[in-house]
Amino acid sequence: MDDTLNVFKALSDANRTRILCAVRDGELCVCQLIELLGLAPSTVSKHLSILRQASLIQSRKNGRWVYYSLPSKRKLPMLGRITTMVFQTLENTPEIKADNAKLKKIRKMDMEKLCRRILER
Amino acid sequence: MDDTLNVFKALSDANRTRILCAVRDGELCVCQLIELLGLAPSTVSKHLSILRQASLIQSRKNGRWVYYSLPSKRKLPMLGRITTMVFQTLENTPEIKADNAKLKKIRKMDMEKLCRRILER
DNA sequence: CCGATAATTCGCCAGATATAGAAATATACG
DNA sequence: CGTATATTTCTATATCTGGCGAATTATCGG
Repeated sequence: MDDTLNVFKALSDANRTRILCAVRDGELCVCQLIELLGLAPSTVSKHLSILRQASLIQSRKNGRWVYYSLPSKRKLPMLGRITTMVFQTLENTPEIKADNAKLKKIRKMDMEKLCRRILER
Repeated sequence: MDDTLNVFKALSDANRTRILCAVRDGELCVCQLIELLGLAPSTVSKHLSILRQASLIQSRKNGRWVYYSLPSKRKLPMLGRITTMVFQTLENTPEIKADNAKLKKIRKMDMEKLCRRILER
């Protein structure tokens, strides 16, 4: 029961559902998500950890960067179904549409420059 | 987006998911839910209001009693699907199984006596 | 109309949570 | 090896939430 509640808790924050929707079209590194959300690195990291603990996302480390994406395989079938439902329900909201537009730009940016820009603040 | 988040918020509390599962097999009045959860009337009432605002349950007033049940018709298709998912995921957990056993007894009890018992505390 | 009672709303408190900044960790690159 | 840097962990703080009891509302039965 706790596992299930943790999934709903993870999904009951706007920034976390935004992260989930953001990685729908492919993995993103933390600095890209920081840029998208406009939050402090530590805050974004915390949200990612909550989503990962709920098994809603997975992480992959490559050098200094950590990439987050949807899990390749899920233990609980409920997780895939609920993720699909979140996508279907939110994909037409103004918030997620705006995020998707911003993400197109972010994905085109040079990651080195992106990270430096964030640190300068 | 806020509507969706409110659904997940409503579902991210154990007592509220217990209420949702409890009314699966038919409507229940507030005093029956108070007896099931063992919480103060005001607390249960608050939980019910949160679930109702998320459109996860509906209420029907009959005299002094208010009965809560699953909505007969839903605007958002997501709500029916997520409710089904909650039932499927939780029906075999020890918490919900224990609740179902207790509910069998509660449904057999005389409501007048049940309400009086609660007030005496 | 009036006392009893089912339910809700209000006011308060303890514990949880989102956030930022500082410190720590890990890794790349010179 | 040592500096730079991407991310996480730790600490502090402000806000939110779940809980109860008291007050309020609505309805029944006399």
